[in-house]
Amino acid sequence: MKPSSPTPSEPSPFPARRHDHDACIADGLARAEAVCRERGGRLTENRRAVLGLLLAEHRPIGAYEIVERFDWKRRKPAPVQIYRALSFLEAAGLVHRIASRSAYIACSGPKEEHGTVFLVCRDCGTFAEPSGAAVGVAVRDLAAASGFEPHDHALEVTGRCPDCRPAGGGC
Amino acid sequence: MKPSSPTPSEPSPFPARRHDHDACIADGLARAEAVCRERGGRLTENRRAVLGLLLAEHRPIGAYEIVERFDWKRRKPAPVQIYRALSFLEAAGLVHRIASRSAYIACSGPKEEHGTVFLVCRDCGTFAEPSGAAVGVAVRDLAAASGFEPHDHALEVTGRCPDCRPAGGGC
DNA sequence: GGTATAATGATATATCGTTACATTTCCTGC
DNA sequence: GCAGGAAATGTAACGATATATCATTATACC
Repeated sequence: MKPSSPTPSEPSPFPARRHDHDACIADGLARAEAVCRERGGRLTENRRAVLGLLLAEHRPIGAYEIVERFDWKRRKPAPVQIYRALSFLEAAGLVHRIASRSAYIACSGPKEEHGTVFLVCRDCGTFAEPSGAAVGVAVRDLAAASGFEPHDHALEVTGRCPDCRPAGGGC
Repeated sequence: MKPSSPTPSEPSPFPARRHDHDACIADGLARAEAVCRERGGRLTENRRAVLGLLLAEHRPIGAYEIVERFDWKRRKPAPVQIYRALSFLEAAGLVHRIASRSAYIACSGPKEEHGTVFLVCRDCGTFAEPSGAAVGVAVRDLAAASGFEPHDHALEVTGRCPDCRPAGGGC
């Protein structure tokens, strides 16, 4: 679906259009297991299911969207169940909340390998977490200049992903 | 807003602990008038009152908090009134929405003089909009590297302001 | 097994934001 | 002044997002 470049070289942090999705879900779950072992939490059935749903997307989805898709024990869970799972997963660094959209997304890699920068395509909703050390440095510098002690930050950039840019054809 | 204690021991910090608050509100309103003249909108009584409330704070406050404080014609406005005013003011660049808190704050200066970076103290809620060109540059570089066309961004940093840092004593 | 802790189940409610449509206010051109 | 149209407001209801509370169940640890 990339008319301009048939070359498979994709340097972008956006998920490849075609990739081994099952493997990518399995990887995410395996990583979650590891994180839980390390941090002491339990990756229960509930949490695993929520994470699985998020891993099956490559874009932020809302908590109530998770509720709708969540066919657990043949019935719909209460929102609070989902929020509890999300809180746990977020605390473990496995899920991010995209405040500008009130939505959630599975973290795309180990915590060390990415910054807290999110690129969200306004057209197709595709999402990327580029590794942005420069932004982190800039934030620290800026904070230091005002005597502020940064604790956490989230940079949410909306725009258009390579596929949705005019030159790249439709989405 | 802050109880100005008789002890002047607090180091003068962040946005500004003591300042001519009335003047700062008046300035904000005057700037709003100017912006409206330029852009064509009208700074109606409703909008002026909302902006005034926001200018009277130096921290983000929620829309429903505005509703509560809003004694307009001796009664409480409907939420939609507040949201309409906020939309207008935000479009005019006079107010920012802090997505991570679902709250709003009056813009601290002319649009040209600051970036889209927000520092929010997790302890006292004090807020700053430092002028951070470096962050903007870093964002553009990062986006360009992945072929992303950035449209808008908001960087929200939580942490502790100079007054609330351990060295600076309590908040 | 017994007990403390973690997690879930269920219900209710708080908080945030929008839709829809009628009415009023204000500007503009006569 | 005053008709006509655009902008803004009034009012009610609703939709979307998130949390509080308390009882119950599962798990880990001794």
